[in-house]
Formats: sequence, C-alpha cells, structure tokens
Amino acid sequence: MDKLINYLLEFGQLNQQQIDLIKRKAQLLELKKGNYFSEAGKIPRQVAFIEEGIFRVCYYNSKGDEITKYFVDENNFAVDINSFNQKIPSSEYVQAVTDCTLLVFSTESLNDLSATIIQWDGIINKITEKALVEKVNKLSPMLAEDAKTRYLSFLEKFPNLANRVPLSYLASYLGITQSSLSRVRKSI
Amino acid sequence: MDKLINYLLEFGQLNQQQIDLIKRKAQLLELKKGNYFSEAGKIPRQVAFIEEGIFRVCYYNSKGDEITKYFVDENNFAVDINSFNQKIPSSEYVQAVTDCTLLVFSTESLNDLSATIIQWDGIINKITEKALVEKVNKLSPMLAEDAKTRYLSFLEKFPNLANRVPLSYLASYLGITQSSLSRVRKSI
DNA sequence: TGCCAAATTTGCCAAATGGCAAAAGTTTTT
DNA sequence: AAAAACTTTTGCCATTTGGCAAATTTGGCA
Repeated sequence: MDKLINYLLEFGQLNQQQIDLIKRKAQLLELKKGNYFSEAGKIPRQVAFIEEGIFRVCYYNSKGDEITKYFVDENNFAVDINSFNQKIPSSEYVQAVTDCTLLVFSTESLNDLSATIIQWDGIINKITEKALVEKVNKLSPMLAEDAKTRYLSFLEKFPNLANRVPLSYLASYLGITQSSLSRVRKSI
Repeated sequence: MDKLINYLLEFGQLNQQQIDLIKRKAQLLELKKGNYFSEAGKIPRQVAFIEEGIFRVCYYNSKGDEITKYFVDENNFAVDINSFNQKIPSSEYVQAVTDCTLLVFSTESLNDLSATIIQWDGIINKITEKALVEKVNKLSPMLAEDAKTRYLSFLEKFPNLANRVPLSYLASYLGITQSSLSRVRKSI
C-alpha cells in the first residue's frame, strides 16, 4: 500500500497512527480487463485508488456513440465524483481497460477517515481539485488541434498509455474516428 | 450582494453574523470590457464573483493562437484556481468580455473568512469542485462533435452568451475558425 | 452625421476527416 | 492447432473544415 500512502503524503502530513488506520480501511481488489468498477444507472459506493492498471470513464452520447471521457492510470483515484458525492445514479461507466489492482474505499470507510483524521478532507479536496484541473487542462487544448496533433499531444501527456489502450477507446477520447487514428499512427 | 450570498447559501448554511462578515470582506469592482482581471505571468491575488457580465479565460498556444479556455458568466466565481492556490504565476489571462460588476475577495480576506467561518472551506470546495466538473462535462462531448453541433450545443449550454461574445472568442472556445463559425451560423 | 477601425461574412481552393466495407492482423477459446 | 471473435488497417469517395484575402457590415468616436 506504499503507493497509496506516498501519494497521500504529497498532499498533506499524516502520522503513523493515521497511516495505519488508512491502511486498515483500504481493501485490495483485483479487477479484470473489461470489467466495470461502476456503471451508469447505479449510485457509486466506492472509490478506487489504482495501484496497477488503467481505467477509463465513458458514456454514450445522443447518437449512441461510446465516448471515452478520460483515462485514469496508476497512482490515481478513480470515481464518478459527481454521482458519488451527491449520491445520485451515475451517467457514466468506470471500466478496467487492463487488469487492475485496486485499493478500494467504501463510503463508510471514507466517512470514518474524514471523522477521524483531521487533515483528511483537506487532502482529498486537494487531490480532487488537482485531478479536475488536469482534466480541463488536457481537454481544452485538444479542441483546437487536428487529429495528428491530438495524438502527438496524447503521447506526450500519457507517454505510457498509448500502447496499453485499444485503438477504439483512444479514438473516442481524442474525438476522431478509429480509421483516422489508424492513419495518423501510420503517418508518424 | 444578495446574488453572492444566495449563491453561497446553495452550498452550505450561514448565519447572519457570518453573512455580514462576508459582505464586509467583499469589495465592489467595475471592470470595463476588454480589461484584464488577471494576467499571464502574474500571481493572481484576488478572486472575483461576477454579479454582472461575462469573463473569459484564455491563453496562447504554441502556434501563437489565442485560445479561449472557457467563459464565466453571472453568478459564478472566476479565478485561475491553480495559480491562485499554489501562488505561482499564471499562464492564463482572465478578461472581461463585457462590462462587468464584480465582488472581489483578496487572498487575505479569504484567509480571514476561512479562519473565522467554520463552514467556509467546505463551501468553497463544493463550489470549486462543481465548477470544475461542469467544465469537464462541457468540454468532453465537444471533442466528438463537428462544428455545427458544437455551436448548437453551445447555444443550449450557454443560452444567453452567444450574442454577447465576439465571434473570435467563441470560435476559439469551440475550436473552429472564425470563418467556419460564421458559415455555421448562417446555415442555421 | 460621417469617418475610421474593428468585426464578420464570403469566395475560392486545398487539405483533413468521416463513413462504410473489406482485408489483414491479433487474441482468445476450444 | 484450428476456429472464432475481435481489433486494426486500408481503399474509395463524399463532406467538412481550414487558410487566405477581399468585401461587407457594424460599432465607436470625433
């Protein structure tokens, strides 16, 4: 669980007692490629810290196309934050793109941690905010880029994701068709 | 200042004493169309609540194009959150698109409010998170949309912005050229 | 009111991307 | 190892968008 603890310590201080408590509240979970961590229509009741593997968050648009909203890789938390906080059914799927090793926190565990560890909320808020700002900062420039530039930027921003993710997921994240992405790849 | 107070009350409870303190800490500011609330290269030291008017947040990409990252309209807070929190120079401009009436909070005022009002941080965190989630949710679908659909979606999502914003700003937000946007408009 | 500057529209053509279906390549299953 | 299922590449052509520059419209100011 060192990855998790080290990650948390980037955002605030924790003493050994607090660290032990966090470790006790975390539950190890393996999720096989293709399986869902949470699904549209259900209220998410867990948050995952990804130790190994890649998630994606996706949904269906009005045309019925499956859109990958973003990827989440190792050393990050994954959750449909909106539905989780508001306790409303999600409109998104959170899916394992590769076999994943997760540390899972239930709503109850998180409540306990929040009540027991004075710095907890502050740490979580910093993490949340950083993750969201990063998403905006990744998406925004892509709008003005053409297909090739989007792909190249993706390679820069996620250097170790491109080869581990199916073309179709990547294409729907980049907002281009599979065939265009295939051609772009070839042209590089 | 009712707009501000009502907005805050959506995110948490405040008693009259707390409300009075918030009012005392807010400073009324008029910003004329085209002027900057904060600029790239400077550390932002203020947060604005927009009572009247429209802001945009923009930056220059590597090709030198000016990109509008997003618009902020009435009844919302505006700030380069990343630079503000980390106290690092901003890479973005925050500009008044129309004449604006603002309520401004300085870093010091915010610190006072945070120290005095126990619910303050929680309220601000909820507001921040909601604003960021909204940005992601607006940007993500646009990537898969063509120019016309992007414009139509924009009209839906910001029904009262399209006519108050110059074409060039809107085009750079939508990730299409001015001339394309002009043609799209005509075709509707 | 009239002039100037800025913003928007338009024409023309080149380049990029999409849509669809078939072919080629991979992976999984039995 | 062969078959089946899935993923990726490719060809062909239609459509969309970009780039550039000129024309037009709009808005602000003297």
